[in-house]
Amino acid sequence: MLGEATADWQSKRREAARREILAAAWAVARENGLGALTLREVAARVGMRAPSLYSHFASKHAIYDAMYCQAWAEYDRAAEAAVRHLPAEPRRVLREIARQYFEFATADMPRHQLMDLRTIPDFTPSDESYASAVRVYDCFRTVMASIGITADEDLDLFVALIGGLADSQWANDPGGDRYARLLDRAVDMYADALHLPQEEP
Amino acid sequence: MLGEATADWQSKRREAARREILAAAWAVARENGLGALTLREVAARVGMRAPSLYSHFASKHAIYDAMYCQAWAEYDRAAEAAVRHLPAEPRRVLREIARQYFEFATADMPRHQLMDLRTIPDFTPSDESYASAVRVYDCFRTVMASIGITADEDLDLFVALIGGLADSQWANDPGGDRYARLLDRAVDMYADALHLPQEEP
DNA sequence: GTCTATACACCGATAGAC
DNA sequence: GTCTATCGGTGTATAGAC
Repeated sequence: MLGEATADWQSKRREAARREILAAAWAVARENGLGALTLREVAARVGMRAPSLYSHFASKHAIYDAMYCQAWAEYDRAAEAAVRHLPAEPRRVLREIARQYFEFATADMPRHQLMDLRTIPDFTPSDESYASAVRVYDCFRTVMASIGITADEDLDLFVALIGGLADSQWANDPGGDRYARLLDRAVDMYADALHLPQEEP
Repeated sequence: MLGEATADWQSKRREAARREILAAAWAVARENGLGALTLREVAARVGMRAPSLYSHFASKHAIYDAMYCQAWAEYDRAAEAAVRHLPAEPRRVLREIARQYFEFATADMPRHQLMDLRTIPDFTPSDESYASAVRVYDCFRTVMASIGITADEDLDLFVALIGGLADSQWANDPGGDRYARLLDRAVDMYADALHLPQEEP
């Protein structure tokens, strides 16, 4: 029916507008910092006035929330792709996960702030957006289980270890590789503590 | 001379006013969050109007800077005290440093945000305030050297490991002990990797 | 539904009177 | 030093044009 086709076209327009606004928001965040994002600036980049954004997002926090969701979905896609080409040896698996997480976290400062730090005052991801972060964690847990690591404490320790390296990289040597160079050592240290078998030569 | 005595009294008054303002700022930060600190709120708590704060601090960032300096000085005092009662065994020394840092970092959320995270947009500590953070790090390096750990990479790894646990505690289990319970395990893992001698029984 | 214009309450910061 | 008054900025709510 014509009515349905029109509704579909309109919903596509809406979706496109939302995407355009989010893209502008990411651009502003990368140029001026995540916290310096203003609705007027975002609106100007998509040829709108600030109040017009409210027909697409309920508030500024809703924009942050959509960005949060988008970022984790992006990581989910990258992680899922990596899972399909996992190496056989446990230590190589750990190295691959660590490298992937570290590279993703250190590639984009505002994205990392939004995903992993709590840097926006009063911002908490909605349950729906948080779910996309949980999905990634479930994927991580599955991979870890495949090499025999299932205890919550062991998973927590690994995440804290690699996350600590990523945070330190941003805090103490942004753009450098001072902590990136410690990644493999950290993984081996962790693998030794869990008595994972040594790699085949 | 009378002039000198008056000048001294006035400078003491100024110092007291600054301390009072900073105390109010910490109180506001703890109640409403570090990022939600406003000059009007701080001023109201010390019986002033917002513009009057500018005769004591050059800007809002200057207040953050003084708070940053104060926080690191506070940690410096605690660390210096701990250094004078260090245990003999290397692994116990590591545990003591880790415990002290972790407890300090997880005891006060806005303080931790200010000291260790970069959560205030555009805030960078002044050289003078950063120096009090460096002083703490030098103390840390001295203690680590006393148990034979001197390589920069080893120090970086330790800081990232314990810092990662503290950040995870705030991010994933604020007020709980999910990561605090991993502290000793993490230290042992690190000590094993550096081939520190096992503890005497 | 989508966008604009306008308005409001708040912010940090400044100028000038006292 | 501390005040009042004010400036340009912010996020956000709403009325109304199309």
